[in-house]
Amino acid sequence: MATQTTDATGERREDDFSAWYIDTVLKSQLADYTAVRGSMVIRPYGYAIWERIQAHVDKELKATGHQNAYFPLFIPLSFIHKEAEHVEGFAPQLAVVTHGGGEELTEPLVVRPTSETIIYDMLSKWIESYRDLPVLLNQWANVVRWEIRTRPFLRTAEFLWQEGHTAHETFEEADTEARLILDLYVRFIEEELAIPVLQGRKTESEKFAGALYTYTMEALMGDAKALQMGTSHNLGQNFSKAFDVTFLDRDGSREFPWSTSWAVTTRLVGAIVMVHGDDKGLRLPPRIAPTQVVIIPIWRKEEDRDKIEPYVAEVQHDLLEADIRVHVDWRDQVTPGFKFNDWELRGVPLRIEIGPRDVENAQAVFVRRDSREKRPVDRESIRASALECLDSVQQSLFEQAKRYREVHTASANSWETLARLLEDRGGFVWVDWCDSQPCTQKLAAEKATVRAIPLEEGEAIPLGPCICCGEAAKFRCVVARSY
RNA sequence: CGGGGUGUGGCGCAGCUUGGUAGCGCGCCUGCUUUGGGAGCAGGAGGUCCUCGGUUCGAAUCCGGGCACCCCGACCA
Repeated sequence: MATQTTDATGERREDDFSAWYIDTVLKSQLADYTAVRGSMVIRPYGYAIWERIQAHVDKELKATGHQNAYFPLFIPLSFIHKEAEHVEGFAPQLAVVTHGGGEELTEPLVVRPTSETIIYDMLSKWIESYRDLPVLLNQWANVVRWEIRTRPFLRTAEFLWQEGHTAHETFEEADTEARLILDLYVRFIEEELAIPVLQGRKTESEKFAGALYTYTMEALMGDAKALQMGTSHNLGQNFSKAFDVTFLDRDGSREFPWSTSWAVTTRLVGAIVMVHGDDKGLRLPPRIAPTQVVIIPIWRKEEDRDKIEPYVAEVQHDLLEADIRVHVDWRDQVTPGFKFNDWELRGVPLRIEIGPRDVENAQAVFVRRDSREKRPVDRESIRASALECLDSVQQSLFEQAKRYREVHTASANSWETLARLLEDRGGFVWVDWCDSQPCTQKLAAEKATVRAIPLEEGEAIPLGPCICCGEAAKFRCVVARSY
């Protein structure tokens, strides 16, 4: 095995969250910096988490009728210019290829920042009649955005994602699709990643460049800053018009299809770290953890080892039969104590210690990662207890995150209160909002933005005046400082 | 793009003020003893001190120019 530093994180989460985050990501070997500025390697342990995210989302998307495809990395620069808002949104972040094979290209190619344009160019060839609709596509890909300020997983020049692109006959169908995906994401993030999210709509200034409107999911990180966990857009007819995608309707009229796009990214891995991690390192939700149970065999002499080995094998087998992802750490060049810390750093939800004493007493010692609570378990109930424990850790992480969010959610009805909340405590703050340009700017001066207009309650409840200007509010929404 | 910081064995750093044999901790290799919360002892390997130029008998150290990376702020999944 290569040289590895497996110290517990040197930084304390409370003292410097940002330093703690980077330290934790590096030391737990989720990712590492490379020679290329703003880019990172996703190391095997981090990639294993991403693969589990992929597996789950991919399965859900297929179950709802979506098909995977793959579109090119290179997009003609002129494509980006076809949709006005889209160019404006992405132009500053583009990486552009000007040379190939030693020759200057006649038209520069952009490295995709997202694939709407190249996909719509193809859909214009593929869609002719209403019988060709809906088109339900997804692709797993890398994208590049030349970010200035980067941070592992949260914002890197290149990142991995899934991007869905669909086309429909009507506005309603497109909206239903966008909502369906939002719902799919929310369930996945809450149930698998144990991260509670707030769902809602983005304001004009926060929506995707080129969308009619954007649905979002916002979560609160361990430092009370918000993070956008994924988005689902109703693109209206903006891209079909820009790329001249049309279909013959049932009544013979020529129409532009209504489309959606939606994505979740490797950022989710960063969110898991920032929501659940503690001073000892990661705490992975069992459903997403690459390794759910690590068995640490403990022995002194060779004869001890001979004695525990068959016992450990039986326990391992027992857990494997219950579809538990289990790893046995037989390394003999490090001590058990080292392994305890090592696996805690990596966030494995449950550790089972088995030594000669346990073999003699027909038991094993369980230590759960979330609370680090330690208890002996009888041999015959190991499997059931392990399953139960994993469930309990999953629950408990979700509950903790939810409680944290509750404590860090408030409402404000004066600008002073809002400013103080943002400055002192962070978190989500509910306000009544007019969404005018000047008020948005004033909010930006407080380093905050409107994160979401919650779907139902946001517009239904009686509104007071805008917290900023005192004019009539348009909706009630959640503002926060964010990543 | 503004502000700050750093560049010295794999990693983390000291040395620089006041030029003169390149050092410490961790990790790595070998051996013995160890192993229920980050093992001990002994021996060993490993460095064009970011780069280019200048000053000097002599530069990691002083001077000048580059470059790179990291962190903090406005844009972004």
